Amino acid sequence: MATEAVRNFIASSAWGQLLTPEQLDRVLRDASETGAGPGEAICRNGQRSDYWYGVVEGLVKVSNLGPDGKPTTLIGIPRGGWFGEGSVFKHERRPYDVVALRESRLAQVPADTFHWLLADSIAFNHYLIGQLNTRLAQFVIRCEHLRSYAPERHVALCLAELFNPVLYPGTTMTLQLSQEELSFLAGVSRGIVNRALRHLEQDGIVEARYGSIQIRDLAALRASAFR
DNA sequence: TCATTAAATTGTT
DNA sequence: AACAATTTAATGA
Repeated sequence: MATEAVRNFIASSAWGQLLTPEQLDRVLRDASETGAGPGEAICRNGQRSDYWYGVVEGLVKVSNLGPDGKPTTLIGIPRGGWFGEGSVFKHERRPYDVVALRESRLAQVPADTFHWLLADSIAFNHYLIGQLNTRLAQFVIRCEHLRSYAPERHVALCLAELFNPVLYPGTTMTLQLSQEELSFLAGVSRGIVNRALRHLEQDGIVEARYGSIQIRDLAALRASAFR
């Protein structure tokens, strides 16, 4: 049986609320909690995909090592986000590392339970299609953005992505995120992040604090990524 | 409570 | 990548 924190997290999640009481019961029985400190891996490239993960608290990154051995971050997952469904669905090994950026706690739903939900709940299927479709759109937009906009704009896009209500419903207007962490997520240097935040602050869009970022105008933040 | 120090983060080159 | 400046957290008087 999962911890109470994990049970509450799942029961109040977008997909948990779609389940029948019986379905939810089984999920809560099968789920468990895991944690990772800064820099620690939740799972590694090549490992079997035994769980579907949700971020209860903290922040994790999905990254990979390039041919030169340098890590490249693909996405950051804040509190409230679920990830890893792709490789669980396909019964494949993880095609990436997942590493905690800060102290994090995660809910893990076993692959068997995940597949049972797919077979048993139409609502869950709808939820999952929505999640996959939104994730696809995220990467399409990113691909375009990488080719069409300067690195400084990537910072705004990266911040705005964290407020995608489908993928990350739990994101609050105050992000517990240092400039160095943001530089990993956005795939730009820390200097670029610093400059971007400075400009966003001048426009009244964000407020940069020591170790955190306060969003003042989310709509303007989204727009500023494409100017 | 205040002062000191180490560690983390930021600003700049 | 390297360096200095700044902020925070921890420690002990």
